[in-house]
Amino acid sequence: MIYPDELLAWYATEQRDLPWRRPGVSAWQILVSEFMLQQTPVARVEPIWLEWIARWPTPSATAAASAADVLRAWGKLGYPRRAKRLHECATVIALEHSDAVPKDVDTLLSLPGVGTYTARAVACFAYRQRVPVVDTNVRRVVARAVHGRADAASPTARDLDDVAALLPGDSSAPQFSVALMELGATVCTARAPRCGSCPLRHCAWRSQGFPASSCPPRRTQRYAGTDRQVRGRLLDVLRGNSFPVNRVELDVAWTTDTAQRDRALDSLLVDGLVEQTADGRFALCGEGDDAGPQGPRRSRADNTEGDDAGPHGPRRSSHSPGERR
DNA sequence: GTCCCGGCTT
DNA sequence: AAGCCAGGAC
Repeated sequence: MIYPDELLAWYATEQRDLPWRRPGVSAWQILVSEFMLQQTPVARVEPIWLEWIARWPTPSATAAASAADVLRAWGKLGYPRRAKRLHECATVIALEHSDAVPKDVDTLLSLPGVGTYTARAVACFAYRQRVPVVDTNVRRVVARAVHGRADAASPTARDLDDVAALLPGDSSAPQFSVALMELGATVCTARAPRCGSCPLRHCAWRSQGFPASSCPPRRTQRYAGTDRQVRGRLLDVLRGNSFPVNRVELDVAWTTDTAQRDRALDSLLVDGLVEQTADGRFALCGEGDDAGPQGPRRSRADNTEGDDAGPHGPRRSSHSPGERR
């Protein structure tokens, strides 16, 4: 059992001052923070989020930006498909929801890039609804304090029910949820929990003498040398160029394994993060399009700024990925 | 289940 | 060198 009073009292004094928790932050801005925080630590998100919401404070403002500029602003946060989905999400909200982030969990779930966690996080933190918000931190805290296990099993629908049963019945449910996440992030951490600083009077894991994990150790998720790193290198080249670049400029970004490089480039084309111009060069998807993916494209006659290399209808790559491993 | 990112901590 | 992130789509 986790008693709301002790958790809320702890949170009142120990919470981190995170900008998306401050008063006056809009539902859209909270949604942006949740996209960025998917699998990405708070410290890396904070500066990007601050720049982002100052530049594009609303869904329609985000939708009006080009996909390429969105990818540039995303920088090296990682998982750039999130940036594309956020841009798509902004477009859907602007066009189909009158520029207002939906409040209903099921409607939120229908948005691009919004899954079980993010939908409920927005419903709870932006709209103060009493819905269970379950991320990796919450699952770990519940596994320990409630079930006496060192760490959580794979995510299931049961997790939502577990947390729903813990939520206080009154309007403090959102604070309880954010406090649970905060506890997992700063005290009940995965590797070196600081149990001496834990505000919970009762913890099943502690009561049972901190039994070791029964789960097999997770396979290490490497980064160096993976396709993900190669994709990052290629995108880094394109982020630094306002104009389409020649193939050779991408080739020099990764020379240790040319087949892997080709596979990474192909996957970026498939993901819609990169596009090929009619003359065979490469650019960030939506480069030069400042009206969003659904918006009207500028006609050639209107484009007199001289910074556009020409029409670039998206071209699908034709070579096969060449699976291996 | 697999893939997707990157910087930081330990 | 490896673990660790406020997950989602397939």
